Amino acid sequence: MFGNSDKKTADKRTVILDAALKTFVKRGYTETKVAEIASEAGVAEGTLYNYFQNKEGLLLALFDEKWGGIIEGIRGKISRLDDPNKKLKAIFSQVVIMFKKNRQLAELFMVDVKQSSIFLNNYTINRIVEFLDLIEEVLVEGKQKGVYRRDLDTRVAKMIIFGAAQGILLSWVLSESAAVRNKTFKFSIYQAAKTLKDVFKSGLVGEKK
Amino acid sequence: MFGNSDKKTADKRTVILDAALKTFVKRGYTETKVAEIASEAGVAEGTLYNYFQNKEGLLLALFDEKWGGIIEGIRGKISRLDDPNKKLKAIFSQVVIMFKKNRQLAELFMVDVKQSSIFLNNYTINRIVEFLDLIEEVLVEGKQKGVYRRDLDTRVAKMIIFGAAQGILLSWVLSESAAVRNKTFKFSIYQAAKTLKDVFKSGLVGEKK
Amino acid sequence: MFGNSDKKTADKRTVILDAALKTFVKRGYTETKVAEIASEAGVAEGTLYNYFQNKEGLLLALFDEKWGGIIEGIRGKISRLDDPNKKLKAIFSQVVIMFKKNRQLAELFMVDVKQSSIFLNNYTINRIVEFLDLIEEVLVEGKQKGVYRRDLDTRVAKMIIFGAAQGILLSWVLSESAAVRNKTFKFSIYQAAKTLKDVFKSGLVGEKK
Amino acid sequence: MFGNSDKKTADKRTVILDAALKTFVKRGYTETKVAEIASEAGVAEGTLYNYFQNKEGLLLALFDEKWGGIIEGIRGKISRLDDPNKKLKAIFSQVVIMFKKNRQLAELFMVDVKQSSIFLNNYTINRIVEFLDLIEEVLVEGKQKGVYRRDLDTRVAKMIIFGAAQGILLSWVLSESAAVRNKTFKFSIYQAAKTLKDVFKSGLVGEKK
DNA sequence: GATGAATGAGACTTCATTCAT
DNA sequence: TATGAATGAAGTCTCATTCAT
Repeated sequence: MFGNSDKKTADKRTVILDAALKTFVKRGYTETKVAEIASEAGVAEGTLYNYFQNKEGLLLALFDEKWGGIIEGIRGKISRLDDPNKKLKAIFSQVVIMFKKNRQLAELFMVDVKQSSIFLNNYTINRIVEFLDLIEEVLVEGKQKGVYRRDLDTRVAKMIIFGAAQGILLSWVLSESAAVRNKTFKFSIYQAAKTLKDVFKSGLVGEKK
Repeated sequence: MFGNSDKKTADKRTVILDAALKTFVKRGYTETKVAEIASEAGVAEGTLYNYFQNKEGLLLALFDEKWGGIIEGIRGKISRLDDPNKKLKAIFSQVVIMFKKNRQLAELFMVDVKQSSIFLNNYTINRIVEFLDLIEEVLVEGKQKGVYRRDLDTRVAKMIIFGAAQGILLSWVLSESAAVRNKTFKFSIYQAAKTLKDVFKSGLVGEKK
Repeated sequence: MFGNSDKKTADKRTVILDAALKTFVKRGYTETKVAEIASEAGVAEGTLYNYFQNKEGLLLALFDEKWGGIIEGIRGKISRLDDPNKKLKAIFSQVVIMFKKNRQLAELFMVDVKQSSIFLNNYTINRIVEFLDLIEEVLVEGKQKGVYRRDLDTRVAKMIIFGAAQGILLSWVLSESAAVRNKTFKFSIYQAAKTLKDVFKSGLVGEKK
Repeated sequence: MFGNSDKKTADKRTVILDAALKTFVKRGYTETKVAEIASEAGVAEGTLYNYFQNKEGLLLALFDEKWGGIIEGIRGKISRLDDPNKKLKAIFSQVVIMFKKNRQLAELFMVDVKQSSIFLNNYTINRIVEFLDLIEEVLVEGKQKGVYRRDLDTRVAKMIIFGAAQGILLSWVLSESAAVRNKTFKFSIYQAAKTLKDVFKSGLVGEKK
């Protein structure tokens, strides 16, 4: 009704960013042509450059804003919890919920971590490290509270947990990929999450309750 | 003298393939220029096309021959073992040994496996599935032998194990990346493997031994 | 109040023209972006097009109005003089005074006059020819009055004088260019003008006075 | 017959450079499209980049090689002369001969001195300074030998001479420009050179012979 | 008149692949 | 077989100009 103009401007940026996400996921970063993003967003190519520095800027913004948003969300959720196990569960629930809501984001997450020098030196890595730190904080807290075993190497464990989560996501992504449907199975992300929890809970605790 | 010619031809193919591996790993597939591979191999650009159909053919060959070789090796090793836990351990030992020996292969595995759907839908995927099947076979066997819990969802578990292993490898790769050295730690792949084993052993067994 | 609006409109045109001069001089015509001129003038890009047809129109106006004004001023000055030598001196004095007052105009004159055939074939050329004609008129008059030698080719001489003056100006411009300060010298435009006069006076007269 | 291959390669570089000179002169640097140069040279666009870094590299090479060659030629010529007046004459004769032979070079010489930051900070300026130094050397020598007046400011005089020569060249270039043919005159570069000599000889000497 | 977001044609450059030698 | 100069399609990005508000 009012402030419409502000809204519209904000919208266009979002529209472009979403178009970028969609095409990056569909074709991969390198194979995505700027023209395709523009067309997907319904704007002229030049318009992209009014909102982002260049093609790389689009990818960086995606990682920073989308992924950053998830981490913020998780931090909010787990700050209200006490039990490290529940925190860990909350972390993964949040990720799953988020990815359920925006499947493309899940795929972007799978898209290479190293690809080009862009990543290792800049954004992604920092976000990943941020996420890893989040996990490690919980693990350390769990050790202090005696919930996790004393000799747990949290620096390694966080990578295992992170990787396992990635494995689940990869499963999920692949399970719907036409190319592999024959070789794999109908995948329930919720069922998978339960298995993940079971494996780690017992494993991390290390003691029969 | 003439048999020599055959030998030389075979050699040149290997030289080119190794050069491709080296540069793919250093820059990533897309960023690697054919000219760079040729220069690294010490041959002319045109020569590559006598041995491989095109740039993509080089990647295909790498996955097929190098990665395929590792899987064959693993199959050989575990066929002589009975205990599923030992088999699982052997699988990872083999991977670690292989990657220790050929660090670049480890990176290629980390980098390009997740690179993009281009890869996922074509060659790589087949090798990954092959590897995943290997793990699942062991898990299924373990369930049958009563070593692993009855309700273990092997299709999910294999992804968790695979992902966790990837997490470890990523850790290792990153630990030597200058960009993140400050934020991470000196990483021992052997120490990490032990933690991996501990976590999964207790976790997979699910009962206190 | 309403007359004010006219005034303001007139002002804005001047503001834009001055901004154009400033940026054309700073970066050269081609390197100057319309956005830069607008920003320098403190108006929106679109506003420029209310006062000038396009970017080229700005340059045209600059030459016509600024440079044209100088020539008018010179004509006024020399019409009151009799001695061709004094007229010649007056011409250069006027140019030097003008350029002292508006250094940027001097640079625009130096830079864009020789820029490219685009300019040579269009607007600039007319103003240059006008200036050259002014010089030639004086030379012809000087021949008629017996002040300059009979066999002086005024059509060539005017170019020599014009060029020499340009050389002086170039010197002056360069002398303050950081890039060449090491290789050149502290330049006095007044001292230079004296040398110019000496050289030409004796040279043009051709007789020892 | 032999060394043919070397010759051809050298030829292609020259062909491209000449095509660049031709089109730069015809349209000016900025207006010249790489495609046009390639077409003029009869090669593919990509071929240019096998011989030169980029479009700017073409211009730089032109200035460096063509203009540098002229200066070398002049140095060779005047080193064999004693009389400063003859040296000065030789300098201009060389320039005129060179430009007669390659008219486009003359035009390139006229093309802006400042145009883009390329020039002021890099090549052209250095070549110009080199040329100016050549003139000053002669003037200084002339003063020492008593040929030129004691109080001659050689630093200013060289600019006057340089500028005057440029004026002559501009005349020449313009005289054949269709746009101004009506307003100017049929121009003889040789006649012009004589006038230049007359003017400067008497002027520089300052004494009646 | 003023604004400035949107436009889109077109420029430069890269690089996998070819092919004459 | 080996070579590497030549190719040219295709991609990213710029920026003068327009036009709805």
